[in-house]
This record gives sequence, C-alpha cells and structure tokens, in this order.
Amino acid sequence: MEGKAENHSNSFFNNVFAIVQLIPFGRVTSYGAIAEYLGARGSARMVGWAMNASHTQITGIPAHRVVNRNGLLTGKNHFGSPKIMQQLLESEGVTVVDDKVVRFDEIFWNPMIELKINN
DNA sequence: TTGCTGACCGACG
DNA sequence: CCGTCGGCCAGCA
Repeated sequence: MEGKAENHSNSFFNNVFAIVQLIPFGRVTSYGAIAEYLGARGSARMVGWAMNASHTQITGIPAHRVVNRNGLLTGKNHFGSPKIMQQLLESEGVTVVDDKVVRFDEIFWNPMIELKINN
C-alpha cells in the first residue's frame, strides 16, 4: 500500500524540517515545542539532532529560529561560528543578549497553538 | 552488538 | 542557585 512510512527517522526529520520552515520571520520556537507538536514529547533531543542534519540534508531551514526552552542559543556552536546564529536573529529584529533571546515569551511561536487553530 | 554521545526537558536534593 | 539523573531515540566507533 502507499501508506508506508519507510523509516521512522525519515518521517520525523521531515516533519521537523516542515515545522521549522513554517516559523515566521522574526519569530522563534523551542526544540521541545516542536517535539511535543509531533507527539514526541521528551524527544526534544531528536529535534536538535534533526537540525544538525539540516545543514547536510536540506538548505533553507531557518535553524537559527529554534532555541531551547529558556530562549538560549544552545545550538550556536553548530552554525560554523558561534555568532552566526545571533547575527541571523538580530537581522530579523530579534534582540539577543548574552546568548539569550530578549522578549522570548513575546516572539515565541508555538506550533501547538499556531498550527492547531489554523483552519 | 554494545555502549556512549547529544543543538533538550523536567524532576530532585 | 547549582549539580545531577532519567528519559527520549538516532548515529557512530
């Protein structure tokens, strides 16, 4: 049948990429929020792992818009240079101080809410 | 195959 | 406030 998900990882990674691409300009979200939206609460690490693969899998993934639950740029060291992530965020109007997103609770984009009530 | 690591999160002391 | 531990699961030696 057509409804076969080949590899679990492929589906999960693909879903993560899809959600990250839906993050609006100047907004951010967290690994846990994405994982929870995918029904894999507790597997936030896999979201981070998917991001790590994003630079080899697909391009155009705004991984800089994904931070941890505290708004901390924990993945900044994976952008080639530890300040790339901050510069990308600030170029979108997101203020970052001490590797932390300012007004994190205000610009936080929650897929659980934004995608749930959509249509 | 086993064991360890990891861009996380929550709980515990 | 800080350190530590368990859980989650994919990738790698």
